[in-house]
Amino acid sequence: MWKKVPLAGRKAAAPDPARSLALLWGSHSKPGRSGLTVRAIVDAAVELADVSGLEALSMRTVAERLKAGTMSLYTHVPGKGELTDLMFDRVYGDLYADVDEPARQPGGWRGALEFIAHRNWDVLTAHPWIHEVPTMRTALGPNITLKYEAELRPLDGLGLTDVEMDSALALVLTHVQGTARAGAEQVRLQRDSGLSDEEWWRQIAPTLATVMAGSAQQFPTAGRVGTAVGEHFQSIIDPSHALTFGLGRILDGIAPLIDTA
Amino acid sequence: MWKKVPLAGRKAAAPDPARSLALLWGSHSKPGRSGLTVRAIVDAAVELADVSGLEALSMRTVAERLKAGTMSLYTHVPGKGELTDLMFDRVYGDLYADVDEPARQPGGWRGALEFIAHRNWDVLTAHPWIHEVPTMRTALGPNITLKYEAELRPLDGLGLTDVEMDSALALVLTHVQGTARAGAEQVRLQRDSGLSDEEWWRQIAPTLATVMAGSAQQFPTAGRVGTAVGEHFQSIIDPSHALTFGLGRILDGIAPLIDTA
DNA sequence: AGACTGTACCGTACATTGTACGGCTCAGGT
DNA sequence: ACCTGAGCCGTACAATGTACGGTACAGTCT
Repeated sequence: MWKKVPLAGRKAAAPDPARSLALLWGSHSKPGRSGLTVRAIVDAAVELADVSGLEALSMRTVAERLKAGTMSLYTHVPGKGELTDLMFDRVYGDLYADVDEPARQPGGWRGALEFIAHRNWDVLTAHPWIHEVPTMRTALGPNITLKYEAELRPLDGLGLTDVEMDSALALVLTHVQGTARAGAEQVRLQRDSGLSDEEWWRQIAPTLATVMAGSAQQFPTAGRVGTAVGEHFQSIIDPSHALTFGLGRILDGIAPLIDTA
Repeated sequence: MWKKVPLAGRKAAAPDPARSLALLWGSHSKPGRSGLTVRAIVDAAVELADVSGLEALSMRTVAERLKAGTMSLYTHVPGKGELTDLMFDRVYGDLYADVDEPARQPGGWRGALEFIAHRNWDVLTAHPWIHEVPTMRTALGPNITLKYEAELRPLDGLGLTDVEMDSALALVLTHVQGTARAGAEQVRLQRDSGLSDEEWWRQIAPTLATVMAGSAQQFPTAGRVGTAVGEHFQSIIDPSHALTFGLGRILDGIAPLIDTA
């Protein structure tokens, strides 16, 4: 029972989860009479989003790239929301060569989780728009399901409970996603402003000094640490350092659950 | 040197970081001739965003709530982007009673980090729209700076390097933010669809069975673990469990850096 | 062969967004 | 009394997702 409000315009389409699921698991390659397929639409959308982000992705630009009318897309895809769901499942299709690739990695569970983390990191940095799609709705697409299976296998049979397996994996993935997101934001800001991190800093330094005048001694620790970080990484954050540092700590924290079990 | 393209319409405003900084650190309470203040605008926007999210927040609705003309807001605030920056800094103003509250917590650095994590969690769940604002631009607002100071202090003097202090804190905060985000998404989906997690599951179960028919035995581990998780939490994810589980592992992983230093 | 039917395709229309632009209206200084 | 600058805001515009209704073609049935 959806809202009956006449809302036209820029609104998330009616969800209809059943239709979404069928679409997600469908074949995607049956062409209509002008050659249009779900597959082609999704691919075009991914390409566009890779260069301009989800915000800038519009049904009109997708249609244009396919030399089709805008409204033709709606024959194959219910709306933009479902399209992004499809894009999401799509890009995770190439994550692993096969479902046992993570489990095959050297270094046992630890090596496997490191492999998983880095592969996820790669996808996330190749397709930064992923951060903007609401992930839970697609949790049941075919590729996502396969991904879940592939990532759980190396944790199986180590003495962890099923719930612990899921929690440990989620912890690693959340970490990767969070740091990748910060990195993507940094890149986007640099691109949008046209300023490198250093240039940006140099540009605002005088203003900052003026504005913080007098209150600077309120922040002794922040000042010292911030300066140290900035000098060490030439930036306020270094995503790839954050990834490895955090991953190391997390795996160290997971180890006792396994070794003592 | 910004793009000269005539772009009107829905575009992020010209950034001008200096102006943003001055605004962030300004007084916010000097009224214009109709009583409008930056403070009032930001407060109204926060209230609206709390109930409907950032997406649904529009300059028109903010103005309406203040009984002002839409364009009047632009006298006080350069654009929507800067407004969200102000909102962001604003809600972090009430995080801690004072700059030493985290350091005062019992349980040493561990207790302090747990306190920090939970306070951040509280803010994030009270204002879920925070997840949608690009955070790095505001990293230098007064309240954010104070927050950084307050959160670093309990880590000072433990033998960590400055960079390690920052990395450890960032790890904890990234974790909190990631899990809070997942929780917020869950809540939003439930509200938008009007379906509880259980109802939603019951609704799609038959479709899922149909669609996965035959390929189900491809996912033995995922099936088993997913079912276990679902039965344990009555949901596909349990954000507050994810928070405490992850925080525990992370702090366990950080401990050796401190104890052996 | 010819008629019918369903589906792919798409042109137009509309509500909604952020904000550029230019005019109006006052408070305060001269 | 007049000027000036700043606060205020009405209108206009480009861009968005998509509802709606029409057109044209591929198959199927007589």
